[in-house]
Amino acid sequence: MHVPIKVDYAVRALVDLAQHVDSGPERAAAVAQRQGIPEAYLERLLSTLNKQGIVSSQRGPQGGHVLGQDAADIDLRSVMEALGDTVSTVSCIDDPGCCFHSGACGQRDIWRDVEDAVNEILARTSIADLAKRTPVVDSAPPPASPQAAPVELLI
Amino acid sequence: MHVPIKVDYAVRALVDLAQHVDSGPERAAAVAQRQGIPEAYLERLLSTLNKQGIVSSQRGPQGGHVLGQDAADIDLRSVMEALGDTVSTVSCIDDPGCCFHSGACGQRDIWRDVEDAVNEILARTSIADLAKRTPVVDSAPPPASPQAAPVELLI
DNA sequence: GTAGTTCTTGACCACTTTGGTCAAGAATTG
DNA sequence: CAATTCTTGACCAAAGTGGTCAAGAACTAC
Repeated sequence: MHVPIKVDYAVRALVDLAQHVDSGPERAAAVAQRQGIPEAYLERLLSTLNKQGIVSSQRGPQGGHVLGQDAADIDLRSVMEALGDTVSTVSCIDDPGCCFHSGACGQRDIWRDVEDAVNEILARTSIADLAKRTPVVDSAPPPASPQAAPVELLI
Repeated sequence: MHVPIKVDYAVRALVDLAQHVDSGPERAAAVAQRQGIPEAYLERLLSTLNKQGIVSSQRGPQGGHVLGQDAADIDLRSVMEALGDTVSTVSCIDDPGCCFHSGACGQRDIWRDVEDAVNEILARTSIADLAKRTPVVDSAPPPASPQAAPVELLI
């Protein structure tokens, strides 16, 4: 039960954009360098977020990405959803027939509780909140020697 | 962010064992049939749980599996842990150096909150709780025609 | 001891997901 | 037109997940 690095990348990129709202569109390459995210991969993520309206992208010189909504209106739950990491789809919860214990399965309630708790926390946390308490980074330091294991969030 | 079916299987098996404490060791085959879990796969899971002390297994005729602890003392968190689905390992949380924002990364707190919330819910739910409110099943019904998609819990 | 039963375990396997790259192409600016 | 920047489809390697199989170890009963 882990949060894919993809989500971490997206959130870090959004926080970066939030911290640079004043300086016009930010190029994916710049964000990637500052946040230490593989450039090509970040481009895909930003493109996905663009299609979901979370960022707004523009091509060409002076192009780049800006937040598509106020940073305070972008919560982590919608970021996860935008990335296809469904936060609220539990087949056993939405489809009472999927499990042969049907309506009487004692476990469903637990998984629903867990889901609700996670959703609640993610929904009340906005990119603005994170941007406020995250120090602005100018450029990513060179990767540490032992190449710290890729940030993998396990829950 | 989803709960692997493995965990669902294990919990269902443990609940099954809890509901049959009075009738001696239960064979893996019987549990598998009642709960609709692939037999060979369940055997592995039970073997793992045995090594972790959550179930106690015995070979030979009249052998089988019984709970290794009181059902009330087995909580879902330890079940997940026993299966290697670490509930509490977040590299970014345990290892402050993994993320180059080091001590000041605004996101860590969120993931830790999420983790804590999940752990709290899982830790307060015991197999006994689930056994109490889960109807005893005598044998799994034949798989429904459209073969309901395998129970996949997405969070 | 032997036969039958039941768990144990290592070796595999198919499939999906995840993280990631690359190149061609479309849009935009100057 | 040329340079820039995002977009997208095609690919790819590695890991994880769910699952099977067979050989073997342990145990009971006769």
